[in-house]
Amino acid sequence: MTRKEQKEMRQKQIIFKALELFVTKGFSETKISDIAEALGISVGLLFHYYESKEALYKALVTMGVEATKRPESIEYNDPTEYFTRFAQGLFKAAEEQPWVFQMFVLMSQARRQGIPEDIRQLALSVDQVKFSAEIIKKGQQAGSIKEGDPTALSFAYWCSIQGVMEQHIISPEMPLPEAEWITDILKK
Amino acid sequence: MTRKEQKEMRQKQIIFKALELFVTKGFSETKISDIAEALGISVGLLFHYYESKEALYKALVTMGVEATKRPESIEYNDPTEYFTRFAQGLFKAAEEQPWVFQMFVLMSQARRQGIPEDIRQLALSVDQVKFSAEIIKKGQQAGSIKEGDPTALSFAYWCSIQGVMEQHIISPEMPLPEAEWITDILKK
DNA sequence: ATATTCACTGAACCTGTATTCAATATACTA
DNA sequence: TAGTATATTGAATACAGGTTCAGTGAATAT
Repeated sequence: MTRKEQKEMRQKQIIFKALELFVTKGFSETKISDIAEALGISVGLLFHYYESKEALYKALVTMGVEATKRPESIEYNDPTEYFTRFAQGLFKAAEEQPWVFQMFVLMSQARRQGIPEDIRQLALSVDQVKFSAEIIKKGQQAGSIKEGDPTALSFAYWCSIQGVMEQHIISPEMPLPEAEWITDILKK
Repeated sequence: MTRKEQKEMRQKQIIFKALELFVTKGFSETKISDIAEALGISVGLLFHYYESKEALYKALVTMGVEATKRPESIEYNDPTEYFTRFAQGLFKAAEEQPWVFQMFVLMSQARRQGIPEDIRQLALSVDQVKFSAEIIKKGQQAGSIKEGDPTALSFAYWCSIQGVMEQHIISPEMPLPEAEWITDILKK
């Protein structure tokens, strides 16, 4: 294995383990030494790759922003289908590639008070509520989505998604909901 | 003002301010001095009332457990009505008595990894999902609630409630959903 | 083959923040 | 009114955990 590959691998190892721990235990509750220990490396090495704990966090949030920039253009006929498809994809990922939804939870965490302002702003730059509100408007015109403030509806939907993912991290043994149930928040 | 009253008042002052800060900024991110400062009292005084930061947290969780023990027996004809009423009450409290839903969020936080085990167990002892699942079963028999694993349905409902409250703390300017929308997760 | 770079370690260092404590002011009690 | 208990303060202390760094050995380059 070339040195470059080695390096990339380590960086990934570190960042994904950090994601896992930040999300399950919280940022402050996760010690740098926890991450190092979980990976079987020294604390010093971690600082060789990331200059600080905060930098590591920022790298994660940046990764999260990037990941949501290229939306995997979901195919749909009716707007309600879009929301169901999206939730389905997410819930499936929850089992196969935990990082997808861990990232979701991280992004939400990063939007709170007490987070360094630059990182917070970064996380805040991703605004799914606004984006979905547009799709909801279409659904209302088409008659498949209930009446009401599109932003409020969108917010309700996203809160539910967020809630499901956070609780799933706390209690992974709980059965995940059907994607359709969440969509029913919006359906007429 | 008698000394006893004085004491009780201070304790309440402290604990409610702590609740507010723990919930908005997070436990570790909240300094004892933040709480003291917000109240205009000295750090030392805070320790006069609560022996440690952890004890303060535990007192809050205990308060949360107590509060949920006496469920304000909600009146309802159909089970779906129960869930709507509940959410309505909660969302209304969000504006009038912030502590009600701050407590909700705190209890959820307290169930995570990284929290001292005894406190965590305390928080875990409140299990709304199980309780609601029973009501959901009745609704399914009555035909007003959709088919599916009652526990999964109950979980979905609670995740949404939880999600709404957490996001409302992050973005208080967002319009709160209608209680009925959330109930639609369950409705047939 | 030698020099250079770089992954890696563990212990020392430093800072922030919880906690302690001696001192003071104020309220109760007799 | 004297004496005791309690509320309150701010500065000193302790320590956890993030960060630095000098040193080692293996990979890479020349």
